[in-house]
Amino acid sequence: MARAATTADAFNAVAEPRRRQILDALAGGERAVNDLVRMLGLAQPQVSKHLRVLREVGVVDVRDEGRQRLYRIDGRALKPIHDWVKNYERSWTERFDQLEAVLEDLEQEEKGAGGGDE
Amino acid sequence: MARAATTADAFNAVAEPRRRQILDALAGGERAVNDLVRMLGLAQPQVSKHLRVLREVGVVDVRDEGRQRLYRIDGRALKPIHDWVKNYERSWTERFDQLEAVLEDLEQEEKGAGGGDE
DNA sequence: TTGATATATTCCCATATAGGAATATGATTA
DNA sequence: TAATCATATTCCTATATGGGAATATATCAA
Repeated sequence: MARAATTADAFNAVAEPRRRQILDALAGGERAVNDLVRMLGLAQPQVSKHLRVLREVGVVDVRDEGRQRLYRIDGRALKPIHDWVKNYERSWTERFDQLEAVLEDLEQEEKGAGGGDE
Repeated sequence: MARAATTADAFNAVAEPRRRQILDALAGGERAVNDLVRMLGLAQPQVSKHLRVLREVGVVDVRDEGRQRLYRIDGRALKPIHDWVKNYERSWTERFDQLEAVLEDLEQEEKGAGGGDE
């Protein structure tokens, strides 16, 4: 089996940096495809393809406006990511970092000193 | 160019469901590889391979303990994910959902009524 | 209808998997 | 040293890209 499809879920979809860039660009509000092309300096087909992936996992919505297609974020599909990663939030708080540092120091000592004397 | 390496960053590393399972299993504390094998019902080589990816992006740390290798979470590498997704948090709050619903209704109306009469 | 603008899709290809099986490496004990 | 337990690595393969180029589709203007 190969890697899961990028359209499998939001986790896979936003693992691609360009797609996160697109979402960041859309954070300011609705945008047409060509706006995104200009903002990100990517080729138009690439942008359309990324937008399609984002649409398939429900992270963006589209709306037709004349010959343009306006995309906007529908962040509800991002909630599972937030919910998952939130569980680890305490692991990078300052106090936890200090704990980590202590554990790492202990580990180093363990390695460096085979028993203590000589 | 193909997809980015899973070891490129934490986003790619945790896009794989099994790796999130492993992290979830490690949330309870340090575990040996075989513990994870038993807990998750995966093959040992697969677990070792996933652990390697997680290690390469810095999400887990290892410690040698006799013939076992004890893995534990170092969530600091997950912070970028949290930071990124947190910017979209407001987009799934209840009030925002209501706004989305309104916008979607407007869009539907737009489609349904080509002009009004006839 | 013809031309122009805005997007989407298709084709092709190099690349990076993720899992299964077999095997290698390391540490512990008899 | 041999046997064993715990992990890691290698080899193989099917699969899913993501980008570039070319092209198709849709809408608006003349």
